[in-house]
Amino acid sequence: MYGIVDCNSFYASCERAFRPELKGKPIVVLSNNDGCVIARSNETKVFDDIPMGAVAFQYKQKFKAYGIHVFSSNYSLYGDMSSRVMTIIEQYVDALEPYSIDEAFFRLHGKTEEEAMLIGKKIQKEILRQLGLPVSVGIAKSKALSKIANNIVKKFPEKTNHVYVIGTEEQRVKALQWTNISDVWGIGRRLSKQLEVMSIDKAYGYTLLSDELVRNRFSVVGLRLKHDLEGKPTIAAEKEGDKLTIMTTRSFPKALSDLKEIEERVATFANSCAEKLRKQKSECGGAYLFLRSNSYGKEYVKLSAMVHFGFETSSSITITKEVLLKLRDIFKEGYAYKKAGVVLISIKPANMHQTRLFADENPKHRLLMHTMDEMNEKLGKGKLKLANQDIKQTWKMRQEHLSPQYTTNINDIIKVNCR
DNA sequence: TCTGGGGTCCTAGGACCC
DNA sequence: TCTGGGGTCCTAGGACCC
Repeated sequence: MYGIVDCNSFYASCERAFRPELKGKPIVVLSNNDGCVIARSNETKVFDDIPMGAVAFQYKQKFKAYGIHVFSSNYSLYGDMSSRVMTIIEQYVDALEPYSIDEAFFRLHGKTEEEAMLIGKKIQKEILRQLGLPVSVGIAKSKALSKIANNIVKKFPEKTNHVYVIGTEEQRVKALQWTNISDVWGIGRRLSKQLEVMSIDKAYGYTLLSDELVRNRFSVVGLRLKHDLEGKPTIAAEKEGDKLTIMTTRSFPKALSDLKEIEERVATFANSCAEKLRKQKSECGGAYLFLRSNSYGKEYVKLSAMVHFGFETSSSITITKEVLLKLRDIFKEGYAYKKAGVVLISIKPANMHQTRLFADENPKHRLLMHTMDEMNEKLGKGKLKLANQDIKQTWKMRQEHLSPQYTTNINDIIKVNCR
């Protein structure tokens, strides 16, 4: 059987785990730069005029009026809590596949529905007890069905007691008849529109289409989904391992027009990508760079370019240099740029480095990067930088409501007052 | 002043090979 | 009337996910 554990309102729940007085209170968590709402506690969802993606500055009054507690996103906290969740689940299952920061699929071998239900309950209870995080568990014969079981839990938390198993054929059909087509995992906005035109509005209707039609209109992806929903597990576990692309992109708190300033940002993004690349012991053969103006403004420009290095490297120096050369190449004066990003491509394991006859990475860089990474590991992130980065660290994200790093920074550790 | 960030997979079409 | 057949590899773009 397949199962999925999904943390309820994950970011909001992480904040609340360390602020028990916020139990039952509405919470929102904002994106980088305090831009827009990316997580809402159930108490916030009750006010249905605060949608996901609500632009924070436009909703300021409403937050206040409703007594909503606002948090900037605190990724070191969420990341750490996430790995604790994974560690707990791992103890009760045969295989674990982390799917996102707040979700993981798992497998159970040779268990009856009743046994699976008990394991689900155990996982749910332990995560709540050890971490103070509420989760929903869905279990079924395939990944897509376990997602649907999970949706049922989210909709009926009390009735299901946070865990639901789609076991029998009868339960499967009932669940699919209940599920809106747009709520099916893998059916996004485009596809649900197409299906609605075909008057298919429930998941069940989708499974009644012929394989041939599904294959022709929605490709093998759509067909796999259909089989999965039929209870024939077809959607495989995602291959775990190295990332195929690595990116760092940011919006700027204020738009930038000056090339020098943008160069500094892009150099920092390239360097951050290179650090992630070395962390997974890989090399890349090129990079994609983009720069764009405010997409909400009148004059929208997007500049982008691909760089091929001609050899594989993980050196921050080389990657940054190549990306900056390209930036100067494509840069256009006279625009206010709001966002930029660097994406590393052609990623390969470093231990399979292909030497080149005419061009190759300077071998000295490897040792230098290794030393840099080790020092940054010991002394703290960003202690050692390239000179083309912002040495004095003048760039600050807007984070006006940031909570402490309770679990990852000793200075932020929670204080307990004993009377 | 103010609008997030990071991924995967598939397909069509072009360029190339013999 | 009318120009072979069978492939591979790469990339851009589109769909999806959280």
